[in-house]
Amino acid sequence: MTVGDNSGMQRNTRQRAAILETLSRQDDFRSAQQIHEQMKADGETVGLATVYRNLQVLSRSDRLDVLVAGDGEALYRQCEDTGHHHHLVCRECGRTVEFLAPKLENAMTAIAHEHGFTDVDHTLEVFGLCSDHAEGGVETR
Amino acid sequence: MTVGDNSGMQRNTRQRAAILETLSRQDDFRSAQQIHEQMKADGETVGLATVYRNLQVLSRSDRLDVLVAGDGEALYRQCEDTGHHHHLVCRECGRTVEFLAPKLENAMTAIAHEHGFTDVDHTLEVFGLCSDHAEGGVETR
DNA sequence: CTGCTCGTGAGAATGATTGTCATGACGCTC
DNA sequence: GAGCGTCATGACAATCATTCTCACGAGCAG
Ligand SMILES: [Mn+2]
Ligand SMILES: [Mn+2]
Ligand SMILES: [Zn+2]
Ligand SMILES: [Zn+2]
Repeated sequence: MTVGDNSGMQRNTRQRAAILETLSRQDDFRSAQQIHEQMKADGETVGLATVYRNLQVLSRSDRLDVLVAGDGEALYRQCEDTGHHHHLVCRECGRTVEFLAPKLENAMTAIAHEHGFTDVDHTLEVFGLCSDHAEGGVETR
Repeated sequence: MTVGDNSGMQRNTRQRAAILETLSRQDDFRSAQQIHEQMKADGETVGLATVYRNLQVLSRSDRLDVLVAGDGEALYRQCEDTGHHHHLVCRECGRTVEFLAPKLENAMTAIAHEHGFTDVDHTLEVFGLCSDHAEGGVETR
């Protein structure tokens, strides 16, 4: 407990590497099961529980982003920006754009402080239709 | 099918009234099961499935607010403001403050448009510690 | 190399939510 | 107020994502 305490360290396993590799080839949010399916299709042999565990560990260490879908399912994505940021997600195809919004951050914090809240945190996701899936089509109104 | 078409109408049932009454006495977000427990404790006899169904119906018609917790559980609350608004929730006690933020709304929409997204929507919740649960050294109770 | 641990995998278990379906309650009509 | 078509309800089963269990094998420090 005193010397060589490697608590917090993670071992390098073939499975984790494979999961990260798979994620690096995806550009939208995917569920643990979808990722597992993908890996199986690619010939990787990794247990489903292992996928779940690694996704959790990786998201906890901010190497992955998590998005809780409307039905409560957790979706994961490897983001380019490693810092705090938000997402603009297409409801139709899942296409995702990362964005920073310092003004929003400050405004939210300010509102919280006005109400006496401290240690502020937040969840913010924006959904819409990307240019490829713009609605209406013929409805030239 | 032609006359007296009451599609979209809801019947007035003792169960729904009881659920709304129970919600009106709560001021923080509660899960379907918690609400069901509360009702049972109050001597109400309502099936769990009925509680789930009514909470869904009521939230779909904007008579209730839903908040998907980090673990995916759906939490419900009867809000004072019936229009679009957001929440400031205490992580410790669940105390909730509703707030409007037109500037944030516009900023988010603008960002989405800049990236070619339309039909924009969003989820935004702010968490923190309320004044009664402020963290820190001064734990002078 | 050797051993101590931690990560893994297969399957069982959990737990919130939803589906099933017979029965009862609502709100109209007359 | 009685009759009726429908929808809501409730008990319970079923679903399904996620977590747990635990024997086993693979990292890695010494
Ligand atoms: Mn933010
Ligand atoms: Mn908003
Ligand atoms: Zn799209
Ligand atoms: Zn509080």
